[in-house]
Order: sequence, then structure tokens, then C-alpha cells
Amino acid sequence: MKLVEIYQCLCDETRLRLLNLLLQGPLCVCHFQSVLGEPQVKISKHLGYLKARGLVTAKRSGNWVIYALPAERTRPVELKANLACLQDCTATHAMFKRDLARLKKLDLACAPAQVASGIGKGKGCCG
Amino acid sequence: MKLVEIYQCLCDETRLRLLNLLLQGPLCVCHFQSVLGEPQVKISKHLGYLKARGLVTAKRSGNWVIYALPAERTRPVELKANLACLQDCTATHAMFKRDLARLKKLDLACAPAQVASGIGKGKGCCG
DNA sequence: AAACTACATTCCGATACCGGAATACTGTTC
DNA sequence: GAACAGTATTCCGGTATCGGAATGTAGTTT
Repeated sequence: MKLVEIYQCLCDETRLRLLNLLLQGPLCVCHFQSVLGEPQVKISKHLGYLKARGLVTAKRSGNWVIYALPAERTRPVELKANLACLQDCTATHAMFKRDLARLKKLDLACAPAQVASGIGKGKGCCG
Repeated sequence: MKLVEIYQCLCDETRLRLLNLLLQGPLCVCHFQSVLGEPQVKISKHLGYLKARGLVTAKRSGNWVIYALPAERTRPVELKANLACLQDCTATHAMFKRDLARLKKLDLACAPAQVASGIGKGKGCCG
């Protein structure tokens, strides 16, 4: 993974918000939609951009697709460093804090553990 | 200074190389040219890009223009964090290390202290 | 003031990115 | 299998960026 490619992923505000949320753990697309309040196509395309460059992974689970940061052990050093830096920087900014607050208010009906156990399937995810 | 604007400055390889060099101290344009081996217009435009966004400062000194990172005390937190992160990341990459090695080999005839004292004026800068 | 050095800007074509509308795809429910 | 939910992709216009050639500008030397 080239350093400049990491920065290319970080140079869009929507992607920064997505990654900021992912620092809390895996999430499905509808969570991003409901937290960011942006249209589905926009979210999906930016997630695709990040995935194509290895900054996130995706796995399908029923109707939903769960996005996550790569496992910590497999993260290149530059990515670790920049994610840590990003977390520091977002911690003090209103928009990012607001996103995290909204995330906590979701019931996370399709959070990975619950999806795996079958809870929430077909019941809708984020209302 | 917005976080995303910092990343927009970091998402080009030439600009990463320029900033990596500036972490060592102020430099004039001809130093960048001779270290990077890139045409003048390319260097100048990227420095202009960084200057327009506040990541570097420029002051003229005779024929030369000296570029520098903003004074440490005036650097926004996000910039400090990202410059530190950048320095960590470049420290282990061949191209960036090679640039630093080349920089050390220059006699720095127009280095700020020497320019201020009049040494080097008109004698050419980087040959 | 003419010639020169160092640097910036303008003009141009090529490419990448961004956002939205519409459509396609995948898996589930009835 | 038809309808549905969640997600991805394609098509499109607008805009930003990038690099190079040519030209412009500021300051210096002679």
C-alpha cells in the first residue's frame, strides 16, 4: 500500500466521515446512510473507492454488506499511523463527534454479532 | 484549517516529497528542483498549491524564494499531527530517504542563514 | 539599461474525481 | 416465483487536478 494512496482516500470529507465511523467497528451501508444523511449512491460509491484501495473490507451478510477496517494485524504501518492520526484529529471536531453520537443512538439491529445470530434478519436494519 | 484540506495537500506524491524535505528546514525552489529532479514549473506549481492552503510559507530573499513550514507555534493541531505522522511514514521509504540523502549533499549555498549574511548572493544556488 | 537568474503564471489538453438519476444485481420474504 | 430490501453499477455533466510549453515578473549583475 502506497502512502500517497492512503492520502488520496483521506482527501474527501465523506470518506473521512465513513472512516471515522469505522474506527468504532464494522458497520453496514444503511448505518452510514442514516448517520451521514447522504444518499445511498454517494455512500456506496465512496465505500467502493475505499475498498478498491484496501482501506476497508466488505462481506455480505444476508441483505446487508458489512464494511470494516482491515484486521489490525494485517494493517500496513502507514495505515495504522494514519488511522491513529485521523482518530486524534476527528476527536475534537464537531461534525465527527456528531456522527459518532448519532451512531450510538442507532440500535444496530444488523450489527455483525446480531446478524450472525440471525437476530434482525429481514426486520429492517436502520428503519 | 480544515482537516480535509490538509489531506488534499498530501494526496500528491510530488507534494509529499516537498513536505518531507521541508521537515528538515526551510529551502528555496532550486533545492527542490535539484533534489527531486523535476521541472521548475512542476515544483513551483505544487509549492503554490501548498502555500495557497497554508501548509507552507514563502518569503523572497534576493533572487530566491525560501519556502518553509509555518512556525511550530502557529501550526494548527491537525497539521502538527499529520506532519509528525508523515515524518514517521517517510522515514522507512526508499524514495523519501533518497531525497533526504540528496538534500544533505547540497552545499546549501542559499540556505537562509547564509543568504541573510550575504554569503552566496549571486553566486548561483544549486549549480 | 541590457542581460541574466530565479521563480510564477497562463494556456492548453488529458485525466480523474464527484454527485445524482436511473438501472441492475443479490438475497430474502411471502 | 413475484415482490421486496439492501446494495452496486452505469451513464452523464460538471469541476478539479495534473503536467508541460510558453511567457511573464522580480530582483541582480555588469
